[in-house]
Amino acid sequence: MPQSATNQGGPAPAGTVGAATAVAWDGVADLLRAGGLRWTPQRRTLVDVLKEHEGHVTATELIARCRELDRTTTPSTVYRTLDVLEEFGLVAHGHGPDGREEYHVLPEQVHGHLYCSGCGATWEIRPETGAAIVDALAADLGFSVDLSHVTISGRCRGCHDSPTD
Amino acid sequence: MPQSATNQGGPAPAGTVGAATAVAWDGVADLLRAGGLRWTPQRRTLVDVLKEHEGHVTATELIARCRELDRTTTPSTVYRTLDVLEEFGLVAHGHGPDGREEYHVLPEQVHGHLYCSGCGATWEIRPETGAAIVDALAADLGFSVDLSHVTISGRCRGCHDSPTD
DNA sequence: CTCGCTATTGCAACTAATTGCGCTTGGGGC
DNA sequence: GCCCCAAGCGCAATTAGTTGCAATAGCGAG
Repeated sequence: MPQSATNQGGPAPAGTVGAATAVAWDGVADLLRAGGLRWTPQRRTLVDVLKEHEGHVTATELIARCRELDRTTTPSTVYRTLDVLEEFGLVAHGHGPDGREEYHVLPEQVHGHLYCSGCGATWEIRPETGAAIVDALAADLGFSVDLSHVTISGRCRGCHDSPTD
Repeated sequence: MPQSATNQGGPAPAGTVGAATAVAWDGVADLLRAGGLRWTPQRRTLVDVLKEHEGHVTATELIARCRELDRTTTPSTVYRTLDVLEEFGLVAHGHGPDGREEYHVLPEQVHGHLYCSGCGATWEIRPETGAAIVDALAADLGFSVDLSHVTISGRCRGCHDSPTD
């Protein structure tokens, strides 16, 4: 399997992340406290890591980075904190092509993902295309899709006819 | 979470399974041998289990059932056999909404799946609808989708406005 | 019927993710 | 500035799935 490049600058450009992003994270501490939750060093570490990881990350990667910043980090804490952050809409989780947990940091708009089994890259599905999918399924049997949780696999244009699989 | 009903008879009827199905399994032994592979008691057990499980099953369920028939069944063997059967197109694997392995027995036509986070039921995506999705993504960036590997979650018509989540 | 090659098996170790539980501690109240 | 107590933490055990490796056993050849 090739390196899992995260091809956001490609055919389907991801939402622009930048200044606005930092602001969102600044408020986390207060956001949590407002909900009766607490701001702990461990959560601070995870948020620090998330700040530098715009886009998509696997839970395992997050845990590894946290460990670099704080040697005492425990997996269970990271997973639990991610759950909390998800409730606040700061991250969204989905499952990669191999079924492993994958987190989308600061999902500015709901979007699905494409995974190329040829080169291992992932793309975001453009909103318009996503809408087409949602519409198709709504028409089919009144199903309202939760796009954020979707990862569709296949082969990108480049790998279309390569025999890598 | 409710029982995960497999709602094949619903809005999106699954392909009819029956007589033709049995035939497909009858040839497995020869099919394998023709490919230089072997027909072992363990594989026989798994195939026996698959015979009684038209539709969708999780890997765990298959392993459990194999254990009932043959107490000595090992998980690794089941997974490996499943891989082999997949290469012959006799089963197809995907990932359920929670990322767990899920196998589709004798997929007569490629199809994706819908999972309702409200009632836990799953539906198959109708071929026409699936085609619409494939087309949309092909148009987007020349991506050729592997529908069989897709599970999209959301809420079905019935659960549309229930607050179960 | 026996032999040998190699596909397969079973074990054991390992990764990813999840959960129950007792101890710790953030942070509002006094 | 000190107390309290539920939120949260770390640990350890559990489930699902995967992999390396040595021993086993299909099955075609002779």
